[in-house]
Amino acid sequence: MTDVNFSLPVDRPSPARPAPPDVPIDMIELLFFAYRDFTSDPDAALAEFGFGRAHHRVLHFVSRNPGLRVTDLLGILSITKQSLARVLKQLVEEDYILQEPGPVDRRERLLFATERGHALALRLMRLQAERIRSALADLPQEGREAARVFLYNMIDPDQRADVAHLIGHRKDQAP
Amino acid sequence: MTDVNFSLPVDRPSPARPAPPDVPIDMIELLFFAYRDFTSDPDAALAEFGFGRAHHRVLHFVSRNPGLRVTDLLGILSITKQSLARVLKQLVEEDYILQEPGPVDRRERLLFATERGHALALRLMRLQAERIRSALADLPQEGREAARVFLYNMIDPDQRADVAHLIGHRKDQAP
DNA sequence: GGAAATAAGTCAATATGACTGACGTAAATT
DNA sequence: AATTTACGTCAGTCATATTGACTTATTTCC
Repeated sequence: MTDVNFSLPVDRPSPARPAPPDVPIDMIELLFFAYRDFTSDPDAALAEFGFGRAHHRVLHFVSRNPGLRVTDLLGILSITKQSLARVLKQLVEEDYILQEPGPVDRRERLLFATERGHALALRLMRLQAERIRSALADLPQEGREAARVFLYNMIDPDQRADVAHLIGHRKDQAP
Repeated sequence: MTDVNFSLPVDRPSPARPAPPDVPIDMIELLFFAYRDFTSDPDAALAEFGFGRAHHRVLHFVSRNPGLRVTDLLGILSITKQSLARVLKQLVEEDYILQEPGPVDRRERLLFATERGHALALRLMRLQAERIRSALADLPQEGREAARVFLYNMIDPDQRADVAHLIGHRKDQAP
């Protein structure tokens, strides 16, 4: 057989399908890749402790908001009580978080990070902070603010006030 | 009983613990909330089809990059072959994706979205596009570019070239 | 004071998305 | 001919999440 290769020129991966011009695909994909790598640093550190991403989120928000209630945490994380239960239990058992009955409403169990808890939370925060710092380094001050406004506006409108309150800004529109 | 309440003023959740001034906690938390809500729209739509977030990611990148190889996809998603297998199999069985042997190297199985596949991918993209559009709406053109640069710089430096190539810009630094 | 609502915990069953390690097959490369 | 590569697959496991039902304590409402 002559076996001459008449197949089309190799151009793999082939060009992306034309997308509707009004769809900001670059931003969709950049958000995916940015978040993928944003979570990779703490994930690696957490593995040492036998913890996962879920533990990180719980520990972070409790550390940042001492006295948080379980219900608040469920709202913040958008997960169910059962999903939280195991993770929280582990963090309490291993002395990263402690629970205290609410001084006013004793049905509540307020959550606090222990010293260990704060220390781990801070370590993880620093990893993420470093990545963010270098990502913002190139940008002028207005650019940094634009990035913050963009992220803030990505949040569901009816959740923005809660988030702003949690983060410490009390504005209706991001700063 | 007199039952007068002498407990401290209710100010729950109590103020956040002071953080080191060099840690951009607002950005860390905003990224979490932004991504949480960014994924919530497609998640809801996918539930109708019995698909999850993993299916979305696979379908999206195949739809955008027809002829993608399995290996490429593993690199993009940062997952293992075994994790991909079940999800990809379902998408092939339900006629959203089809596989073809590579015309040059017949060991390869190139991935293509079917019409159904493109249609679903586009539907999901539009959901995310709408959220992004409104998040960028307030910003001046330089602000939008700043947001893009920020996301791009959040990616691991050694991955940026691949991502830029995939997205369609071939610059070393984000545009 | 009694009923209803709320905060939290718990049990059981299940789904999804990910992992490791080992092995097989076909095709390409050396 | 031997090795490497691309892909698929089997088996087992783990982490994170789900739903639904039920219990307990406590507060609030009438």
